Amino acid sequence: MSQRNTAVTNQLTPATTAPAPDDCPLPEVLNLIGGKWSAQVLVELGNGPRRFTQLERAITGISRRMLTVSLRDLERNGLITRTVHPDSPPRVEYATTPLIEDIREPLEALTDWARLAAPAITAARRAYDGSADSHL
Amino acid sequence: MSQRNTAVTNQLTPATTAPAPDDCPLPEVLNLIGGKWSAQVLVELGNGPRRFTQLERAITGISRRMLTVSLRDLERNGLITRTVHPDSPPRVEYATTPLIEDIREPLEALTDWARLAAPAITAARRAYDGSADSHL
DNA sequence: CCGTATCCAAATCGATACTG
DNA sequence: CAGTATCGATTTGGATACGG
Repeated sequence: MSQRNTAVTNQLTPATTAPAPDDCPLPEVLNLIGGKWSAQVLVELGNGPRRFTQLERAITGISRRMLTVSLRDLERNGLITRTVHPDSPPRVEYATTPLIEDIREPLEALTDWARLAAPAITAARRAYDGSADSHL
Repeated sequence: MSQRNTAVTNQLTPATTAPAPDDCPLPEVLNLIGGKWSAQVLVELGNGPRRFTQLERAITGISRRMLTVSLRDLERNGLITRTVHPDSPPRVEYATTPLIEDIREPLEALTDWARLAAPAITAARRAYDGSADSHL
Protein backbone atom coordinates (compact mmCIF):
# COMPACT_ATOMS: atom_id res chain seq x y z
CA MET A 1 0.00 0.00 0.00
CA SER A 2 2.32 2.68 1.10
CA GLN A 3 4.63 2.06 -1.71
CA ARG A 4 6.89 4.99 -2.31
CA ASN A 5 7.98 5.20 -5.82
CA THR A 6 11.58 4.58 -5.37
CA ALA A 7 12.02 3.99 -8.82
CA VAL A 8 13.59 3.39 -11.74
CA THR A 9 11.66 4.51 -14.64
CA ASN A 10 8.19 5.35 -13.69
CA GLN A 11 7.11 8.01 -16.07
CA LEU A 12 3.73 8.63 -14.58
CA THR A 13 4.84 9.98 -11.29
CA PRO A 14 4.87 13.73 -11.03
CA ALA A 15 8.11 15.36 -11.80
CA THR A 16 9.61 16.20 -8.50
CA THR A 17 10.22 19.86 -8.59
CA ALA A 18 13.80 20.45 -7.77
CA PRO A 19 14.66 21.54 -4.26
CA ALA A 20 17.28 23.96 -5.48
CA PRO A 21 18.75 26.03 -2.66
CA ASP A 22 18.72 28.86 -5.10
CA ASP A 23 18.08 32.38 -4.00
CA CYS A 24 16.02 33.45 -7.00
CA PRO A 25 12.41 32.34 -6.63
CA LEU A 26 11.34 33.25 -10.15
CA PRO A 27 12.72 30.13 -11.80
CA GLU A 28 11.01 28.14 -9.07
CA VAL A 29 7.63 29.57 -9.96
CA LEU A 30 8.23 28.90 -13.60
CA ASN A 31 9.08 25.35 -12.71
CA LEU A 32 5.71 24.95 -11.07
CA ILE A 33 3.74 25.91 -14.12
CA GLY A 34 6.37 25.81 -16.81
CA GLY A 35 5.47 22.44 -18.21
CA LYS A 36 3.92 22.22 -21.60
CA TRP A 37 0.37 21.85 -20.30
CA SER A 38 0.25 22.95 -16.68
CA ALA A 39 -0.56 26.54 -17.48
CA GLN A 40 -3.45 25.57 -19.70
CA VAL A 41 -4.81 23.24 -17.07
CA LEU A 42 -4.66 26.06 -14.56
CA VAL A 43 -6.38 28.45 -16.90
CA GLU A 44 -9.15 25.99 -17.61
CA LEU A 45 -9.63 25.25 -13.94
CA GLY A 46 -9.77 28.97 -13.39
CA ASN A 47 -13.17 28.83 -15.03
CA GLY A 48 -14.40 26.53 -12.32
CA PRO A 49 -14.09 22.92 -11.20
CA ARG A 50 -13.70 20.43 -14.01
CA ARG A 51 -13.76 16.70 -14.45
CA PHE A 52 -11.02 14.73 -16.11
CA THR A 53 -12.67 14.31 -19.46
CA GLN A 54 -13.86 17.86 -19.47
CA LEU A 55 -10.28 18.98 -19.21
CA GLU A 56 -9.26 16.49 -21.81
CA ARG A 57 -11.76 17.89 -24.25
CA ALA A 58 -11.07 21.50 -23.36
CA ILE A 59 -7.34 21.32 -23.86
CA THR A 60 -6.81 20.46 -27.45
CA GLY A 61 -3.94 18.18 -28.22
CA ILE A 62 -3.29 16.93 -24.73
CA SER A 63 -3.02 13.21 -24.19
CA ARG A 64 -4.47 11.26 -21.28
CA ARG A 65 -1.02 10.68 -19.94
CA MET A 66 0.11 14.28 -20.04
CA LEU A 67 -3.11 15.42 -18.47
CA THR A 68 -2.62 12.97 -15.63
CA VAL A 69 0.98 13.97 -15.15
CA SER A 70 0.15 17.67 -15.12
CA LEU A 71 -2.73 17.20 -12.71
CA ARG A 72 -0.64 15.12 -10.34
CA ASP A 73 2.13 17.65 -10.42
CA LEU A 74 -0.19 20.57 -9.74
CA GLU A 75 -1.88 18.62 -7.00
CA ARG A 76 1.40 17.72 -5.40
CA ASN A 77 2.39 21.35 -5.25
CA GLY A 78 -0.91 22.28 -3.66
CA LEU A 79 -2.15 24.35 -6.57
CA ILE A 80 -5.18 22.21 -7.29
CA THR A 81 -7.30 19.68 -5.43
CA ARG A 82 -8.54 16.31 -6.60
CA THR A 83 -11.88 15.08 -5.32
CA VAL A 84 -13.21 11.61 -5.94
CA HIS A 85 -16.96 11.23 -5.76
CA PRO A 86 -18.08 7.67 -5.03
CA ASP A 87 -20.50 7.42 -7.93
CA SER A 88 -21.20 4.40 -10.01
CA PRO A 89 -19.46 5.82 -13.02
CA PRO A 90 -16.35 7.18 -11.38
CA ARG A 91 -16.37 10.92 -11.01
CA VAL A 92 -13.34 13.00 -10.16
CA GLU A 93 -13.31 16.74 -9.92
CA TYR A 94 -10.36 19.06 -10.01
CA ALA A 95 -10.40 22.58 -8.68
CA THR A 96 -7.97 25.34 -7.92
CA THR A 97 -6.89 26.05 -4.37
CA PRO A 98 -6.78 29.47 -2.72
CA LEU A 99 -3.01 29.28 -3.14
CA ILE A 100 -3.20 30.32 -6.75
CA GLU A 101 -5.71 33.06 -6.27
CA ASP A 102 -2.87 35.44 -5.65
CA ILE A 103 -1.14 34.76 -8.92
CA ARG A 104 -4.23 34.89 -11.09
CA GLU A 105 -3.70 38.56 -11.73
CA PRO A 106 0.02 38.47 -12.52
CA LEU A 107 -0.67 35.50 -14.77
CA GLU A 108 -3.38 37.37 -16.58
CA ALA A 109 -1.08 40.35 -16.92
CA LEU A 110 1.45 38.06 -18.52
CA THR A 111 -1.20 36.76 -20.86
CA ASP A 112 -2.22 40.27 -21.86
CA TRP A 113 1.38 41.13 -22.47
CA ALA A 114 1.77 38.05 -24.64
CA ARG A 115 -1.05 39.16 -26.87
CA LEU A 116 0.32 42.65 -27.10
CA ALA A 117 3.94 41.70 -27.65
CA ALA A 118 3.31 38.85 -30.06
CA PRO A 119 3.80 40.90 -33.24
CA ALA A 120 6.99 42.47 -31.96
CA ILE A 121 8.36 39.10 -31.00
CA THR A 122 7.53 37.62 -34.36
CA ALA A 123 9.20 40.56 -36.04
CA ALA A 124 12.27 40.19 -33.85
CA ARG A 125 12.53 36.54 -34.72
CA ARG A 126 12.29 37.20 -38.41
CA ALA A 127 14.88 39.92 -38.19
CA TYR A 128 17.20 37.64 -36.26
CA ASP A 129 16.71 34.63 -38.48
CA GLY A 130 16.99 36.71 -41.59
CA SER A 131 20.18 38.53 -40.73
CA ALA A 132 23.22 36.94 -42.31
CA ASP A 133 25.64 36.78 -39.44
CA SER A 134 23.32 35.51 -36.79
CA HIS A 135 25.20 32.32 -36.43
CA LEU A 136 26.11 29.22 -38.32
CA MET B 1 -0.13 32.01 -33.81
CA SER B 2 -2.62 32.41 -31.22
CA GLN B 3 -4.98 35.12 -30.83
CA ARG B 4 -8.40 34.93 -29.50
CA ASN B 5 -8.99 33.44 -26.21
CA THR B 6 -12.33 34.83 -25.41
CA ALA B 7 -14.43 33.79 -22.54
CA VAL B 8 -12.17 33.23 -19.70
CA THR B 9 -14.80 33.29 -17.04
CA ASN B 10 -17.80 31.82 -18.70
CA GLN B 11 -19.14 28.83 -16.85
CA LEU B 12 -22.50 28.98 -18.44
CA THR B 13 -21.54 27.81 -21.82
CA PRO B 14 -23.74 24.86 -22.70
CA ALA B 15 -22.12 21.66 -23.74
CA THR B 16 -23.78 22.05 -27.07
CA THR B 17 -21.78 25.05 -28.10
CA ALA B 18 -18.54 24.75 -29.94
CA PRO B 19 -15.55 23.74 -27.79
CA ALA B 20 -13.75 27.02 -28.46
CA PRO B 21 -10.24 26.59 -29.84
CA ASP B 22 -8.08 27.22 -26.84
CA ASP B 23 -5.17 29.12 -28.17
CA CYS B 24 -3.91 30.32 -24.88
CA PRO B 25 -0.98 32.75 -25.04
CA LEU B 26 0.14 31.98 -21.53
CA PRO B 27 2.09 28.87 -22.48
CA GLU B 28 3.71 30.93 -25.21
CA VAL B 29 5.02 33.44 -22.69
CA LEU B 30 6.26 30.71 -20.46
CA ASN B 31 8.06 29.26 -23.41
CA LEU B 32 9.93 32.50 -23.88
CA ILE B 33 11.35 32.56 -20.41
CA GLY B 34 10.65 29.05 -19.23
CA GLY B 35 14.10 27.70 -19.83
CA LYS B 36 16.22 26.77 -16.91
CA TRP B 37 18.28 29.96 -16.98
CA SER B 38 16.43 32.56 -19.05
CA ALA B 39 14.54 34.01 -16.13
CA GLN B 40 17.69 34.47 -14.08
CA VAL B 41 19.42 36.11 -16.99
CA LEU B 42 16.52 38.52 -17.33
CA VAL B 43 16.50 39.25 -13.64
CA GLU B 44 20.22 39.98 -13.64
CA LEU B 45 19.95 42.17 -16.72
CA GLY B 46 17.13 43.98 -14.98
CA ASN B 47 19.79 45.48 -12.75
CA GLY B 48 21.43 47.07 -15.74
CA PRO B 49 23.56 46.13 -18.75
CA ARG B 50 26.01 43.32 -18.14
CA ARG B 51 28.90 41.72 -19.93
CA PHE B 52 29.16 38.03 -20.67
CA THR B 53 31.51 37.14 -17.86
CA GLN B 54 29.62 39.31 -15.43
CA LEU B 55 26.53 37.26 -16.10
CA GLU B 56 28.53 34.08 -15.88
CA ARG B 57 29.75 35.00 -12.45
CA ALA B 58 26.42 36.35 -11.25
CA ILE B 59 24.42 33.29 -12.17
CA THR B 60 25.76 30.48 -10.08
CA GLY B 61 25.96 27.12 -11.73
CA ILE B 62 25.44 28.21 -15.31
CA SER B 63 27.85 26.94 -17.93
CA ARG B 64 29.28 28.95 -20.79
CA ARG B 65 27.19 27.03 -23.24
CA MET B 66 23.90 27.47 -21.45
CA LEU B 67 24.56 31.15 -20.96
CA THR B 68 25.21 31.55 -24.65
CA VAL B 69 22.13 29.56 -25.56
CA SER B 70 19.92 31.55 -23.21
CA LEU B 71 21.28 34.86 -24.41
CA ARG B 72 20.83 33.94 -28.05
CA ASP B 73 17.30 32.82 -27.39
CA LEU B 74 16.36 35.97 -25.53
CA GLU B 75 18.00 38.07 -28.21
CA ARG B 76 16.19 36.25 -30.97
CA ASN B 77 12.86 36.96 -29.32
CA GLY B 78 13.71 40.62 -28.97
CA LEU B 79 13.82 40.61 -25.19
CA ILE B 80 17.46 41.64 -24.91
CA THR B 81 20.06 43.31 -27.09
CA ARG B 82 23.64 42.32 -27.74
CA THR B 83 26.20 45.03 -28.37
CA VAL B 84 29.74 44.35 -29.45
CA HIS B 85 32.27 47.03 -28.63
CA PRO B 86 35.35 46.90 -30.87
CA ASP B 87 37.87 46.93 -28.08
CA SER B 88 41.16 45.13 -27.99
CA PRO B 89 39.95 42.63 -25.45
CA PRO B 90 36.54 41.82 -26.92
CA ARG B 91 33.71 43.43 -25.03
CA VAL B 92 30.06 42.49 -25.41
CA GLU B 93 27.24 44.01 -23.49
CA TYR B 94 23.76 42.68 -23.01
CA ALA B 95 20.78 44.77 -22.01
CA THR B 96 17.04 44.46 -21.78
CA THR B 97 14.79 45.98 -24.42
CA PRO B 98 11.68 48.10 -23.80
CA LEU B 99 9.66 45.02 -24.76
CA ILE B 100 10.11 43.47 -21.35
CA GLU B 101 9.46 46.61 -19.40
CA ASP B 102 5.78 45.76 -19.44
CA ILE B 103 6.19 42.37 -17.86
CA ARG B 104 8.59 43.47 -15.20
CA GLU B 105 5.81 44.08 -12.75
CA PRO B 106 3.87 40.86 -13.30
CA LEU B 107 7.17 39.01 -13.07
CA GLU B 108 7.97 40.67 -9.79
CA ALA B 109 4.49 39.88 -8.55
CA LEU B 110 5.14 36.27 -9.40
CA THR B 111 8.42 36.42 -7.55
CA ASP B 112 6.77 37.90 -4.48
CA TRP B 113 4.13 35.23 -4.62
CA ALA B 114 6.81 32.58 -4.83
CA ARG B 115 8.39 33.81 -1.64
CA LEU B 116 5.06 33.93 0.11
CA ALA B 117 3.77 30.61 -1.11
CA ALA B 118 6.99 28.67 -0.71
CA PRO B 119 6.20 27.27 2.75
CA ALA B 120 2.71 26.21 1.70
CA ILE B 121 4.07 24.51 -1.38
CA THR B 122 6.70 22.68 0.58
CA ALA B 123 4.06 21.56 3.03
CA ALA B 124 1.79 20.41 0.22
CA ARG B 125 4.59 18.40 -1.28
CA ARG B 126 5.41 16.72 1.98
CA ALA B 127 1.77 15.93 2.59
CA TYR B 128 1.44 14.49 -0.88
CA ASP B 129 4.63 12.49 -0.78
CA GLY B 130 3.99 11.32 2.73
CA SER B 131 0.44 10.12 2.30
CA ALA B 132 0.34 6.41 1.68
CA ASP B 133 -2.62 6.26 -0.61
CA SER B 134 -1.67 9.05 -2.90
CA HIS B 135 -1.28 6.67 -5.75
CA LEU B 136 0.27 3.42 -6.84
C1' DC C 1 37.19 37.85 -23.28
C1' DC C 2 33.59 35.70 -25.65
C1' DG C 3 32.23 32.49 -27.42
C1' DT C 4 31.55 27.34 -30.69
C1' DA C 5 31.79 22.29 -31.40
C1' DT C 6 31.01 17.80 -29.84
C1' DC C 7 29.36 14.36 -27.34
C1' DC C 8 26.54 12.45 -23.89
C1' DA C 9 23.05 12.09 -20.02
C1' DA C 10 18.65 13.19 -18.43
C1' DA C 11 14.24 15.05 -18.62
C1' DT C 12 10.01 15.52 -21.35
C1' DC C 13 6.54 14.33 -24.56
C1' DG C 14 3.47 11.39 -27.47
C1' DA C 15 1.19 7.14 -29.13
C1' DT C 16 -0.64 3.08 -27.92
C1' DA C 17 -2.58 -0.48 -25.20
C1' DC C 18 -4.66 -2.06 -21.00
C1' DT C 19 -7.61 -1.66 -16.37
C1' DG C 20 -11.10 -1.09 -12.26
C1' DC D 1 -15.09 7.52 -16.58
C1' DA D 2 -10.62 8.03 -15.08
C1' DG D 3 -6.90 6.59 -15.08
C1' DT D 4 -1.75 3.18 -15.62
C1' DA D 5 2.06 0.78 -18.07
C1' DT D 6 5.42 0.77 -21.58
C1' DC D 7 8.14 2.28 -25.11
C1' DG D 8 10.37 5.26 -28.25
C1' DA D 9 11.18 9.83 -30.08
C1' DT D 10 12.36 14.40 -29.21
C1' DT D 11 14.12 18.11 -26.51
C1' DT D 12 17.03 19.93 -23.15
C1' DG D 13 20.97 20.42 -20.20
C1' DG D 14 25.88 19.64 -18.75
C1' DA D 15 31.06 18.69 -19.40
C1' DT D 16 34.60 19.46 -21.57
C1' DA D 17 37.79 21.06 -25.32
C1' DC D 18 38.92 24.27 -28.86
C1' DG D 19 39.04 28.99 -31.48
C1' DG D 20 38.99 34.16 -32.89
